[in-house]
Amino acid sequence: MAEINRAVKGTNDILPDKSHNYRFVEEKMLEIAALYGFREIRVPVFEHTEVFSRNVGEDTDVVQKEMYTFSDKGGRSITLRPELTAGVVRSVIEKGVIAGALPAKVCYIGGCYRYEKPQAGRLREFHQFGVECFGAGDPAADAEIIALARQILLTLGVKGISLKINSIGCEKCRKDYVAALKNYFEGHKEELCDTCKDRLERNPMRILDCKSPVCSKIAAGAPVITDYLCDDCKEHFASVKENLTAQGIIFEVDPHIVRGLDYYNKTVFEFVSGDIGAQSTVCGGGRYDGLVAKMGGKDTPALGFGLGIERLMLLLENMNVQLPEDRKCDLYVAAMGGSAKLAAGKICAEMRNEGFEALCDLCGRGLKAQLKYADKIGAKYSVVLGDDELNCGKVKIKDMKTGDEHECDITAIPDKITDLNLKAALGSLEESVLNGEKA
RNA sequence: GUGGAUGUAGCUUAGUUGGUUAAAGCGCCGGUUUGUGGCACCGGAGACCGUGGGUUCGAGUCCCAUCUUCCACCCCA
Repeated sequence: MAEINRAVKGTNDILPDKSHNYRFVEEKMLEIAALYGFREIRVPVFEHTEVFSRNVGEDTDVVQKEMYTFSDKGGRSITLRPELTAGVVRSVIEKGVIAGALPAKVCYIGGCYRYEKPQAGRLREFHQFGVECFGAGDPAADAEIIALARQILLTLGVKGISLKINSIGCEKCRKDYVAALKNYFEGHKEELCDTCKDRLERNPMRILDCKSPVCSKIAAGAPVITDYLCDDCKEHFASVKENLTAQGIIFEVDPHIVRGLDYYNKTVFEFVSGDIGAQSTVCGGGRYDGLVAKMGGKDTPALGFGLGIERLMLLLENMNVQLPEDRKCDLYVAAMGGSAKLAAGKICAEMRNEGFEALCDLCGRGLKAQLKYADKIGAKYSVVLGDDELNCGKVKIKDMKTGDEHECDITAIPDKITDLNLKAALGSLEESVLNGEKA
């Protein structure tokens, strides 16, 4: 296949046989977020480059080597969003959302773009669901968004995930900690891997989650951030934990989770799973109290999380979680002859007005082939329309699963289908009641 | 950006030490008395063997390059 006809590296097509699964999951997430007061916000896919470079952090990998940046025809430097938080913060400041009632709670679903080398659970275009909460400085807010992320994952049937939390303190206490960390690692400088030698200068906290056995062994003995938190941060973290425990949410404090975006402070957390390859984080987030002020808004505490939709789907697939089936064709109208075809079109139109999915032949096929098609697409009912039916004004509606036929007037097809569906629904209800009694 | 694996019809694969018109299953289309789907049988369409070079009388098979996909590192959702 010529390269021009192929999907761009690291992008994915979601075909009709899968798209309903995504739709189901996305709607579920929005629905659950709404229970916590989060309402959807939609922001552009691209922003001025500085929105990301300044706020995600000049030194981060995301900004340094992963952004899709280009000049538009007006000479502006534009970047496809590598994440959604920065753009959402820009929006809520600019449009005055945070000038209204606080906390302001928004959630989103959208594509993100990062120029990375694709692998399991990592694409160049991927999709995130996320929430952002503005104006809530209380530790209860931290616990609330964690509870929300957890409820989403549990509701969708994800199993075997664990919650890891940490506090990376505020600017003040982090300064002391980084100094202590640097001092500690300096003592082991020669043993560290090459990238970690580099990290020692740029961002010593990153050494903590290096996967090299040597580095992680050294890191195990490193000072932990929680010992360096100022009184305020310490109290905040303790309260977050207290809130989680009060809600029965099990967590593990992992002093090594750090997050790769610069705007985080205090609480950070991740939901991790061993079932999506090396990319174990399904959902990650935390507090970013300084970001709104940094972006020119009024000093406002804030927090949120992002959840990778493709990673979530991978998890669901690997765990064989059954999602609801897509809707099927309610009625296939097979027709023979010109006047029957016209009548078939009319019946379909009536059915659709009643909210049914109704199909008829568009390929000029014979009766047999039409029914074959009806079978392939899983049509629930079919009728055959020919001269006989047109003359007497009656058709037989066939249940494609059982083969049972039910006669009715041509004009009464929608009513008859409604009736049959109702009976079928009652039947399965009775069955489940019976089964319930047995059990 | 670094490393490892991969690439033959829509899908899953076969293709012997390089040798004529590249094979099968599934899927697709059609047929088996122009009035009935699922089963069976029959037939058909569909592949410049990822791409570009090279070696050779001859390359799907060998060599080089390049791209894709997959997996790992880095980093993140």
